[in-house]
Amino acid sequence: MPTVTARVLDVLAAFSADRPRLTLSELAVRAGLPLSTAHRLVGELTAWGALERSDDGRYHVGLRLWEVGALAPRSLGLRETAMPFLEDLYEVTRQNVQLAVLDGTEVVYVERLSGRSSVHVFTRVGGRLPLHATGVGLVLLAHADPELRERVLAAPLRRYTEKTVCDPAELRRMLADVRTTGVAISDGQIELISLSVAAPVRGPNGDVVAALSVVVPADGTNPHSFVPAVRATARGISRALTLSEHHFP
Amino acid sequence: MPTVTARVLDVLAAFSADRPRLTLSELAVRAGLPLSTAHRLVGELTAWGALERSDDGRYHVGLRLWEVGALAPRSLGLRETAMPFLEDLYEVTRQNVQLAVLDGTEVVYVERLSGRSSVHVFTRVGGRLPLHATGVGLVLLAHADPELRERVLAAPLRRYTEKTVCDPAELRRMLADVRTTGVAISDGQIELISLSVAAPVRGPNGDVVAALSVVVPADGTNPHSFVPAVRATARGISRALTLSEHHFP
DNA sequence: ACCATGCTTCCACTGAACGGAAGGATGGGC
DNA sequence: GCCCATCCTTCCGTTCAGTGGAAGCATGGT
Repeated sequence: MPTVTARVLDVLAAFSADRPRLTLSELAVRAGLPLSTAHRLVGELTAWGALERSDDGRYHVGLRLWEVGALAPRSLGLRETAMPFLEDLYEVTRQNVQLAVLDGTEVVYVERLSGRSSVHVFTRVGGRLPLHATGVGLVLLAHADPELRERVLAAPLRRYTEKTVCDPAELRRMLADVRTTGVAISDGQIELISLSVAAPVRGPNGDVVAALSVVVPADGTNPHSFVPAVRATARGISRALTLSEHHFP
Repeated sequence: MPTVTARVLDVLAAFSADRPRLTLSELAVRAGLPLSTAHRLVGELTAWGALERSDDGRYHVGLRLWEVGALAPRSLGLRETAMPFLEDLYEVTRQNVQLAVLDGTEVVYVERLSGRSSVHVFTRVGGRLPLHATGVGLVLLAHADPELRERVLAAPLRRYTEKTVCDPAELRRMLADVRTTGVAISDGQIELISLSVAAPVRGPNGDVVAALSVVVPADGTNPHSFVPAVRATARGISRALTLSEHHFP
């Protein structure tokens, strides 16, 4: 049942972080469409500004589409309220500061502040990572719907480094810890060179709607020294969200 | 000639910054579609994740669409490279720091850092403003294709405050100034309470690909004192862009 | 000169999209 | 409780927009 809408969206979904610029033929293959059909769709999308074509003939996602995407409440509303707090946290730590939300069974990074002296991390605004291997993921998983939690723990968990925790029982213990302490510390579970300290951000009704983290180099820095600042920032954002008129789904 | 693609995009375009959450009927009206058609399209978009539906039945832009939008090179590539420099600039000034690009005859804001002590401005990431009334706009206009410049100056220019410069001749003079000094200072032209200091960001081939600005309160602060920092930041980003492997259209 | 690769245009067929209309669901006024 | 208003959902026969194979064009490598 190939509806036109689905095809249009498949074309958009053909772009990815590692291949953000595609030729028409690549696009057609990735979207699973005949060349002539892809040609027409892409033409319409380009005319509207959803895609743009550069001099070399490759297509990439256009600014108009980015603009529409920027209206997503979980991005726009959250960012706007959180930014001053993230800024403060960055100024105190001078490390990568990240804000992420839960979507499906993954973490989606919504904002990241990084300075020249921060560790280079491979997360990216708009990027996804699994829940079990990141600080923000552990926080979101710890406060998620139990049904989702079980589903995630039941599935096979990808190992990124020798330190990645893939054992459901141990993860369960860690999640309980996160709930009692209010912070998660993920040490080298995604990249050995970095560790992250994360805390939950709550919406007006008390649900956890996001998580923030500071990523610090794993060079002997004591992660616990960051806990108070991270926790305070998360509380600050939660309070600001409660006062703001923005709503979250 | 209502192609399906156009309809899908019209549905997406129905959302705006002041109305980011719409009911089905509102959407149908705004997109100019019969209710039943809107119903089907919105259903397909929601199934894919381009739209999301909240408990109150309203629709809003979904995270999946935001993710795809985040792949736009002018957003992603630019942001990634510029962030550390913007961060530095924020730390020095503690004011709103903005990064914007040119699209059509308008400025589009790509990133904004704001702290608790910054002036509250009404620009917004993903938002648009005209070229003649903002600092970044003047910079982008000054270095734009002459054909575009003439077109903008020929069109009627909206007045936002008593200080907005709407006279083509005077604007032309200001733009020449911007080209020689390398910075633009827009004083109260969009809001009386704030002024901005802007400078051009250049891509690998020397073209101006973006502009950055610092927005400061118009309370007697001397804008000229910000010029060196803004200029240095813009230069830093330009240099970093030249070294990076990202390309810009 | 030839072929390979990738893009663009054309056009006859067809089945997916269309939208009017009817049927639910909810809620609020009286 | 009843009615009416508003908004959402489903249905289905008609039709016309979307489809995609094929042929033509542009480039550039050998």
